[in-house]
Amino acid sequence: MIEKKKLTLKDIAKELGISVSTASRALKEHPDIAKETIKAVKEYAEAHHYVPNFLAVNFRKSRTFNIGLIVPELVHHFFSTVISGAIDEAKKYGYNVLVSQSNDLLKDEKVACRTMLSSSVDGLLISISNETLEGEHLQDFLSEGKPVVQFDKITDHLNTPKVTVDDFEGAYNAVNHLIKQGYKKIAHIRGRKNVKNANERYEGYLKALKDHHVEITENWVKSCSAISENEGYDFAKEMMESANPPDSFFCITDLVALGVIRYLKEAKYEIPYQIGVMGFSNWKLAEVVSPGLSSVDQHGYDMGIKAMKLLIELIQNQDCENEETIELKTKLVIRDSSLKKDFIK
Amino acid sequence: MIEKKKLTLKDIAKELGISVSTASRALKEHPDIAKETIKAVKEYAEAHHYVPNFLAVNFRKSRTFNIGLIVPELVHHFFSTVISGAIDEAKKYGYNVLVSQSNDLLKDEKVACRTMLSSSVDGLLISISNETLEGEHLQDFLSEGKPVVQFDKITDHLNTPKVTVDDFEGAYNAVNHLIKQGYKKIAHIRGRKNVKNANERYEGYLKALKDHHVEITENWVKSCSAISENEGYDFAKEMMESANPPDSFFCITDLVALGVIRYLKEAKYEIPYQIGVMGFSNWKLAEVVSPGLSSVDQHGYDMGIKAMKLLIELIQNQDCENEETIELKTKLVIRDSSLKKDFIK
DNA sequence: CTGTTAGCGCTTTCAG
DNA sequence: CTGAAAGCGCTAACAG
Repeated sequence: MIEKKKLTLKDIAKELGISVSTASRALKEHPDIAKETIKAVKEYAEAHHYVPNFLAVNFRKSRTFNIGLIVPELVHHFFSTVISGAIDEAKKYGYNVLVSQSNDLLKDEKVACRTMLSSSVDGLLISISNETLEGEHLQDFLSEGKPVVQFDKITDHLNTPKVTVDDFEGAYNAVNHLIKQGYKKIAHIRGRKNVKNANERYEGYLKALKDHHVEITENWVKSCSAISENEGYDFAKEMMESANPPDSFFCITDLVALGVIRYLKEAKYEIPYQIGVMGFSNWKLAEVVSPGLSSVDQHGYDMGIKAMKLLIELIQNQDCENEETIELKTKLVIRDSSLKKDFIK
Repeated sequence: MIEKKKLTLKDIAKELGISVSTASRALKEHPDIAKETIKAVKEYAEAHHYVPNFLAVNFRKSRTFNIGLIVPELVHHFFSTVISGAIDEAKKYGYNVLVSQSNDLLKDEKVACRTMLSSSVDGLLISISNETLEGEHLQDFLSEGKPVVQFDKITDHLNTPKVTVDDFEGAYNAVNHLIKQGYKKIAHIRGRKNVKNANERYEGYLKALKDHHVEITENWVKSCSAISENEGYDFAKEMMESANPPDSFFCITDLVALGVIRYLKEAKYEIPYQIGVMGFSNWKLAEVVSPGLSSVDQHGYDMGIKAMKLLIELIQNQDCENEETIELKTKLVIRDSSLKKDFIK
């Protein structure tokens, strides 16, 4: 292998008979330096393909232009959308993004944080795992002067800016729509009780029922732990086989809704005529499943952009004690699975 | 903000009355160092939460423990699966992964390469864009002594190891299955002519037709440029409305197959009875669409693991001139969309 | 077994 | 306008 020795500032300086510091300044067009010197240095550098050694520069300035990004799961439509937005935004400012996943495990999240701190990112974007409560491991970033921005799945125990979606309102609107469509026994398959946005969605669900004086029953609320398709299937089966089955399902996520639909189809229920189904997150699959699944769009790409932008601002202002919070609005996307009224017509 | 001054080796050395180099060596349990010295240093370091400055270490050793990973698209079931595998594997060896996307644009791919080279990754994993032909920009990595491993979408113009799936065989088996199911007029919606795996799949398709003496018509082969759902829809419409319509579609990708299915449903064709459909890649959506879409699984997670492992080996052996190639076998996943025979029974 | 020394490539005072 | 010199934190050859 041909190991080309890289050209350094020293080489340029020697060649042009100037000092290293002059060469360094010339490259940045420092106002102190004579126009001709600048020109000479730049031309030489150009001609010989000088590339600064960023390892040295970063070491000197103790920053890396790398940003860490941790999500619970990578193979996940919503999160990959957020990542995509975050990366595109980072690119604009010359930052690279280090991506990692926690698999919703606190253990893995800690490991990811540690290797990221080691390899010295300038800041962290994180959507925490289901198991994360306090987030002391995130505190380490702050104590090292590296800002953290939380998004989507967040904890309030940590004093950082947050970018979320208005889960409460999203859920409220979704359930509201079900009520307007004529459903009267609305079940909710929710997420874990220790996860903030699961609670927000649950509250939105409750509020909508209360506002419209619709029946509320504990038996119609079930908690997922894994948020899986199978849980949707199982809970749907359990509830539909009970003495007082619901006539519609509002699900914490499209995947769960998919399980519900699978059960309902197997059991020969007609969707949306007999039973309505509503998801959350508006994944690709909501479009392609049959019947089309109504859902709540979370604007993942936008969230990625906003969160990254916020983080980069913090990094550039050396600001770690910011509490700014951005809450994006959701958008209700109506498809066939919840259109009882229109179906009847 | 409390800017805690970080503890350095120098501090430890001064405090313990030894030299910096001794401290450094003690921390690594160098055999030359006395047991007691090692113990003393380690204890002090532990007690005062010494964390090496990796920026300095990396600068010194000119390596970063970061690996670059570029894919055409991030929000893409197959690629996110590969990324997931690659990241999980990298973690095992203490490497971080810098992720970027090219949007299938040569321009973006070059930019991604440049910022990655700057921020000094130790190596690169890449699936090239549709527009990439020669890949001179990738050559830059090699000349800097940084290994490159290509995966899935590759170019043979570059002398690097490659990890791919046996596209030819995958396509052959898929078409073979269609023939066995009794389809006789098999259309193929293919990818761009300059993209290697699109060509491989096309060749597999042709070979299967030839081996079984099945009709071959140019009119039944159409080339996508964007590989979009709409192209699937449009080509299906075009072919089905032609004088001699096919009785089945083998599509370059599940997304395209989805477009075909959408058209067929709209036009009231019965799948798979009248028309069979076969995708490629086995995305999540293949399971959930109705009817279930038969497809060819590419083992993305495995590909990510294998490619990353290979790359890390090259990095650790300082080896840039390796031509090793791994070709994974595909797996045919049969669902309803292609089961004409079973449907008839 | 341990310390001295030099140096990685670059930035940045401080002097001229 | 430019140069000399110090130093970022760590490693490693060399010399005891």
